[in-house]
Amino acid sequence: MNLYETEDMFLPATHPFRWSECMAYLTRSADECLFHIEDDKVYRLVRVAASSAWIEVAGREDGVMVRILAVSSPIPDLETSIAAFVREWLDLDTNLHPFYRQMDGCPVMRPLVRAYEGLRLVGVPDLFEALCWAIMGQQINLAFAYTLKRRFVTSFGESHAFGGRVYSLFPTPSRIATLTVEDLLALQCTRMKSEYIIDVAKRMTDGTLSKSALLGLGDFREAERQLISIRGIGPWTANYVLMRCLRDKSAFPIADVGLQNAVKARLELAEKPTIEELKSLATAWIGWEAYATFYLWRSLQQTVS
DNA sequence: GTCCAGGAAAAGG
DNA sequence: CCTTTTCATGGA
Repeated sequence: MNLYETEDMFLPATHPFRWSECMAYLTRSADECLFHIEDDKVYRLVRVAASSAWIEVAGREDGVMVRILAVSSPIPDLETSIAAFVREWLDLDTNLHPFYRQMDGCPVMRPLVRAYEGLRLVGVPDLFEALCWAIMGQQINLAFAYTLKRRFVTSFGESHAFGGRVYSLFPTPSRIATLTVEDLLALQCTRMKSEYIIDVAKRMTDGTLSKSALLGLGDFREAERQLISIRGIGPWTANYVLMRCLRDKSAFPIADVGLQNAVKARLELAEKPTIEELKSLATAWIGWEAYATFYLWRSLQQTVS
């Protein structure tokens, strides 16, 4: 491990950008194990090629400041790779103005885009992580999902101490592909989820499934079809992954209970909206369903500030 | 003890 | 092909 001496990198975001809103999402679980927050800055370990880098991300008025704290082994173009990772993770490059203009015509979304102006759709750039997180989260409450993820990461992911903290990387597909169902049952994953996760790991290890191939299709609906063809990945999981990893702005996990509860609260309904009601409502969101969903999730949190 | 949770597969009609 | 049931476990 080598300490890294360099100037901070400023990564500008398109206007409007609000760090406090991104932080509201990043701090939503105290059980998060892949990064930690201290003094309003985010710290995490990032895999870059065969190496990994410890980074610090701090908010600015119009973007973020990234500092590389250390690197496990020297690698070329480290700054470029880290900058690309952070830009993608925090979605710094999306122009939100068309989204906000369009939501102005939707009574449900209009108050939200005003309240959370500058909030970015925080992503999960690693496809394996996005798939595992979505599969683990199927039909269980979010608190337990975070518990499962933490057990998974601490059991099978790399961890490195740095500056008095433990930093973890999400497990690799090749590591998980060697596991048995019983290994994951021990974490309290269900048998079916354990099978799904190991199968996904095998597909990613043998190259049958990859982020670059899905993106290379150039058609998110075809990517959705291919994802759904995999056992354990239904419409919700496919759209969740399209939304948070592949950056499909039209991805729409319509079966999401959080989404449904958010709409119920916004419209003060007695019951959760039906799928048909949601489809009708979402005609106002066409092209921006993923961002609309993310803002609705945000509305389920208590507004800090 | 009950109900529900950021669903999906399998069975049933 | 569409609808209903089963699976499964912690959290509130």
